Amino acid sequence: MAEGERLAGGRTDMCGALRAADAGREVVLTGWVARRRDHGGVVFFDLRDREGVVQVVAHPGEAGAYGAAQGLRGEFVVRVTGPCRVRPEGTANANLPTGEVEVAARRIEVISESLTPPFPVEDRVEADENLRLKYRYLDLRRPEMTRVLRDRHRIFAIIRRYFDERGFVDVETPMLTKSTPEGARDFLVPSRLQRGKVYALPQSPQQFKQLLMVAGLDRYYQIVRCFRDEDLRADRHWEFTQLDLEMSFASEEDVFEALEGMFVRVWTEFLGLEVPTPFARLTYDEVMRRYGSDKPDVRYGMELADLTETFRGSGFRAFARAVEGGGVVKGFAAPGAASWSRKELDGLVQEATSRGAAGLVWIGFAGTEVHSPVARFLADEELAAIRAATGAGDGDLALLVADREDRTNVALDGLRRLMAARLGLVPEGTWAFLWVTEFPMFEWSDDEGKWVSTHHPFTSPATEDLAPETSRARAYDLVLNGFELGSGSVRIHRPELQSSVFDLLGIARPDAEEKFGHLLEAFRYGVPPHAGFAFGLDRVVMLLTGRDNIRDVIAFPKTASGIEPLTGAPSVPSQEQLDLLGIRLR
RNA sequence: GGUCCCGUGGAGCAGCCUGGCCGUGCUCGCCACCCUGUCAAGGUGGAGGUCGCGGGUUCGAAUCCCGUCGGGACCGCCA
Repeated sequence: MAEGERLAGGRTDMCGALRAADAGREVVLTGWVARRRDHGGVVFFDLRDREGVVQVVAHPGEAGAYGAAQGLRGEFVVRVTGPCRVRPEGTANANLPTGEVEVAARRIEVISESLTPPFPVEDRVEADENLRLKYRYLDLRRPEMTRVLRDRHRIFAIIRRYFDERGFVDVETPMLTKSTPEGARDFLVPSRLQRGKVYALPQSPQQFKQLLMVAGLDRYYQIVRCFRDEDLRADRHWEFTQLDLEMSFASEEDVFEALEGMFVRVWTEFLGLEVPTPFARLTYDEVMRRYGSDKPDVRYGMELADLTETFRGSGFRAFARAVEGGGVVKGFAAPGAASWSRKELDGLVQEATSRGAAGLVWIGFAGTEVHSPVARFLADEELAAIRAATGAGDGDLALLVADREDRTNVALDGLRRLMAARLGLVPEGTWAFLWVTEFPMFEWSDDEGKWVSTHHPFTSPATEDLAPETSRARAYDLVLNGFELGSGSVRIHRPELQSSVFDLLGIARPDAEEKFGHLLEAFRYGVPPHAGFAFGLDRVVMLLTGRDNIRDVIAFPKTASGIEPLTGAPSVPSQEQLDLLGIRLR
């Protein structure tokens, strides 16, 4: 038997699982040395495995174990043999789940040694993220990171059980698939056998799941990796894991019911919390009006007020001009912020302009006093209207933006989130699920100079008359605490309607044939009406585990610039690889 | 493509605004020794840094300026 095998075997318990009930048993433990406390005469160390830590004590009476314990260093992998016993009176550690017991080492074998780690393998020290990613295996050894990965697994398991019980069939779809013109940038994979052609990694299995409906699978789900080559963010990653589902002979209501049931199950089993159903629903128009965002955080107030009419023809020219130019004036009141310093207020202006707004007007109300750089331009009735519309009371700060509607909303949404966080208005432990419905069918793309799908081109319109400016889609988003979890829609299942939508999107018939012909053709062979949804599981895990960064819930993530510090990916390809693919770099 | 923040022994920070007394300080780790009930053990001593890199200003730069690299947050982008 090889030495490694001999040493690896024989474990009787997990370190973190030992309890008072195990006292008196002879145990064999394996794990990593977390901390060593050498008292000269007696040596303690904490032995860590994925379940937690337990204290090992080495007494001089056990000469072999004692000697070995003195030579141990952090992150050594060891096997410890000895009795588990209740700790002496007064030495229990209430801070540890295993704190009532310890293992009196009779034998300590070093299985492998460790260099001094580049950062402490402990929860309380958060090392530089680049360093953590380079030594991700050490970072993941930290208990809180191990816990995140195991929580992620538990959440996925609950979801799989749920959909299995509900008759959904898990079907895998291709990773090497076809690039489509709509949507995000594709990751491309050059083909060796089909030289000069490329596959695309899926942005979502959208068309395949619709084809599975045509195939008669009826209810499909998949936990699937998807790829989008767009800039990364704290809550966005190139490769992410999506819960994808599709249901035949189903409408919005069936999808809502299935998903609400799933979230109730996850929240109940993972958090032990009741989530009331049905979830709140607001239309797209309403959330944009009240929150300036299609993913509003509805856990707190500070709703936006529309003051456009107040400032039409106003003596305050900056606002009047914005209204004349077709823009809007909107704002909200931040409670208790009237006393903020000039520096803090200037910071808010900076926040607004960095989000593209022309500017930000702040007005502090303190008794009869009005503090604002533009106070002298504002008529009394305008100030009164601002107070009435925003609900700004004594000590509150009104924040107003006048600009094109989209920029105004973006700026105010950002400020609203910022103020809520700074003013401590975000309630902890509250879960505000919200369906946002009746999205516009199309939106104008300045870049492309044409109408594009708000959701995706397979989304069914609410009515058959397709007017790009006014058509609504049978599309819906699910929002949780201001994060977009995912979106879905009732799909078009009639080829003629699908063709009309392609026409409106400016996708020429031959293009549509080339890009989506397979789907249109499939729809000629008996297609059931169907609807579906997809949401980002990384984001759900992030929220459920209380992390504020998506990289923390992904085992081996990339940095914001797309580098994976552990392996160093991406790398320069060899000439041989390029030749095989028929690619020349420039 | 844009805006902002960060880069100082192995880790986390302070020092920078207002240049010199600064390779100076704090916490941890590391090494050696002491210590028989600690648990972020304690004590004594020690090692360890071209202040990300390049250029400039200056008598003098961790500190000011320009550039660059790396990391992060955000805007754009993300059907």
